[in-house]
Amino acid sequence: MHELIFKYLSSCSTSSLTEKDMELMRNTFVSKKMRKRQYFLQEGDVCKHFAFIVKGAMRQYTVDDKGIEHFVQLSIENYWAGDRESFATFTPSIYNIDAWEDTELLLITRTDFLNLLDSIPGVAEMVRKLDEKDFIFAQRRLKALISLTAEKRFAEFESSNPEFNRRFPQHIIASYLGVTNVTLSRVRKQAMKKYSLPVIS
Amino acid sequence: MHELIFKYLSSCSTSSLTEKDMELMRNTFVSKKMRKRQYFLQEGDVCKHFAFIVKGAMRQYTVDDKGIEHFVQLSIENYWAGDRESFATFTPSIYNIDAWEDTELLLITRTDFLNLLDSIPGVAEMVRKLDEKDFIFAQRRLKALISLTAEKRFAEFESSNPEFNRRFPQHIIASYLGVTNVTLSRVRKQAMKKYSLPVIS
DNA sequence: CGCGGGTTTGATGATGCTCAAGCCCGGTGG
DNA sequence: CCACCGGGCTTGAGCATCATCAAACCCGCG
Repeated sequence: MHELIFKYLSSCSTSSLTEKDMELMRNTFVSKKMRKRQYFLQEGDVCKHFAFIVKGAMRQYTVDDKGIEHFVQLSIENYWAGDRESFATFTPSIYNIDAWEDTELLLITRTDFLNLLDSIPGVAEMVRKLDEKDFIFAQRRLKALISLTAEKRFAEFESSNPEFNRRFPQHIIASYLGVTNVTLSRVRKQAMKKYSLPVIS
Repeated sequence: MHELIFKYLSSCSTSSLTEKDMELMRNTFVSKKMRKRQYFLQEGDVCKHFAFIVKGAMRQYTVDDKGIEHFVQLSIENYWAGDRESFATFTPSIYNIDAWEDTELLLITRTDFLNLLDSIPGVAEMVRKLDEKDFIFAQRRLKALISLTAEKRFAEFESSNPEFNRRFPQHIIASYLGVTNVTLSRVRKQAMKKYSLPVIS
């Protein structure tokens, strides 16, 4: 169960984990299974745990006054799920997070997370790199949202996130890209016509 | 010159700086003055330095095929400027960064930055917290872009970033919010009418 | 005074949204 | 086996929002 997170850690840090480190991590990360559609976090609750995804897929979203869901974050195995804002500040979350597939998680609390940062150098390094990557990713997405049309945003998404594109249905991708499912449908049709390359299903 | 960054550091870290730390920082952060409109980074160049803003204001943007500027990041004193993607990966930047006011910076190179992270605990802590804050901020902005209308985005921006709103002209704010200056002008007019509260200038 | 940068306003058009209907397909139960 | 159902995708018609283009205005500054 914990093997994948060890592998993940060693893949993104230079210093390797000692047996003691692994023991510590086995004791702090609690495993949890979630069924498809099961809530991990609901709007108004404080995000007490952050989750490493061992297997499956999760979605993070808000619901607006019209009841429409807007997906701010999608994640699959070897990524993380949780609301960082609520997790860091202990304030009620404005997001919902649920499983989109049957999912296996490894949970950690805020205090355990902070302890781990101090006690395992590899973890600190991983977190720093992860934060860097996440910020760069968010910045790219922001740039796309303020400067590109729906069509170009989708093209970019498709080419740089093929896995997400495969794992999540179109209406979720659409929302993630800031358009409706109807618009994305038309956009894809246009794109297909233009390059006469049917999208691989 | 370096005093402000010491103050900044101590404001966001628990461990305090030793005299030796400060000496080290004085030697690694190089100060630089920039005139309004002077480039700090141009598209295609690698971002060799990250900059702490002691005084002034900077803007980071892309220029699309039609020659329109899209502002992805605005920053003022006590914030940072630089393209993290290029800085971290040594790849050519897709952004331009320039000074919007006469500005004083403290520059640091990537290797010096990584060294500092290892040698001063307060710096590591600051970076971690900064990354957390930046990510949360980016996430909020993403959420606003995919789920709110131009009017609501502006209202949110105005209330949570009054300083930016004061320091940057409207057409820059507009671009930052993902709309044209023309649209923002109309949106503000509507908002004024609605609340019969003239925006403080 | 005239210039440049920024903002406002109007007219027009494109892009993307809403609503509604129909289709496709996999799963369930008679 | 087939009928039905639900979720997801597509398509069309009409509409709202926002972009574009162009003109005018405002104001600080040389």
